[in-house]
Amino acid sequence: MSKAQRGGRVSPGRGSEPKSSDKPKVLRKVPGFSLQLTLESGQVFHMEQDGEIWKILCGSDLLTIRQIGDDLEIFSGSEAGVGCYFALDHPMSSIYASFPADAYSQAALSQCRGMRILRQPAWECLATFITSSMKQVAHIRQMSLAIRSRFGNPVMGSAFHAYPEPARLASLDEMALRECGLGFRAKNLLGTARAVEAGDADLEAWRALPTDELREKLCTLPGVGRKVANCVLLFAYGRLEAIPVDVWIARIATAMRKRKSSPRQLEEFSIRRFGPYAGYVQQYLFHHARTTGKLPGQ
DNA sequence: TGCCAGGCCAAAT
DNA sequence: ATTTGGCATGGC
Repeated sequence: MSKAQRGGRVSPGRGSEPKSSDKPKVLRKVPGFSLQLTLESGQVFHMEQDGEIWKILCGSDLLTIRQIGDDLEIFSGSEAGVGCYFALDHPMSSIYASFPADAYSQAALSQCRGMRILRQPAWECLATFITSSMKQVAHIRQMSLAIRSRFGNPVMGSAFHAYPEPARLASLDEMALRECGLGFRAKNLLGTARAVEAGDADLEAWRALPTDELREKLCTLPGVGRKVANCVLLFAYGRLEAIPVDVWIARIATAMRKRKSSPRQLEEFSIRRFGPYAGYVQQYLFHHARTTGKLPGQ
């Protein structure tokens, strides 16, 4: 059984009820959706689990939710906000039909069915993935929580802190960020925060750009190369064709292609192989490989 | 101890 | 155009 299926990595509890709000405000049918898989797939790092209840901040909106079978119970956050953040409108049957037919991709689909590509606010997604380079998921979480708790605005009625606005981070010095465990990443996050604050990087205006141009814009920011840019394209801008090639995807694509390749060659290979929803395929393969340790042909 | 982690960047080929 | 080495930190 995988870690995702066992669950409870974050503060394991047993069947506890929501404290501040006894009844869900909204109950929505979500057949074919998996809240746990989605939140544990390495797209976000600041979620918290209390028994069956999950809490996640989207910007300064606290989403408190529980999934019981096909029912999604919403304790805080609007139904529209939850539906948008968890991308409940994505055409999953088309996406699944587009998956490659090989055994490995189908095994990933079988394991991860129900996982969604989130729609994250652009700034917090960009900032978080700038800190992700050469870091394991658990440590990205640590850094994210440290930055939030030290510099982010508290969210009323919770112990959460929103991700600090660009202006807030731009006002800090590099040492303050290094004290959050960022190491050499501190300078990059600071530089990007200052570029956004100065208006040199308008993350919202950039939404209108086609994917290739948007990627080029993102790559002008310090600490943002092709991989991080693709993460932001996929997780924040909804560009479902974007493929972040990290060490896991590189291993998988290399095993599929069966020859030594540069990261760029692996991305080109994956674009051809994974199809129109390549970002979805990539995320399922990533989670499958990371939790089972298996690669194609093993 | 040594190795690796959802990489980026500038310098050297 | 492509490859290489340095960069901080923490977990196993």
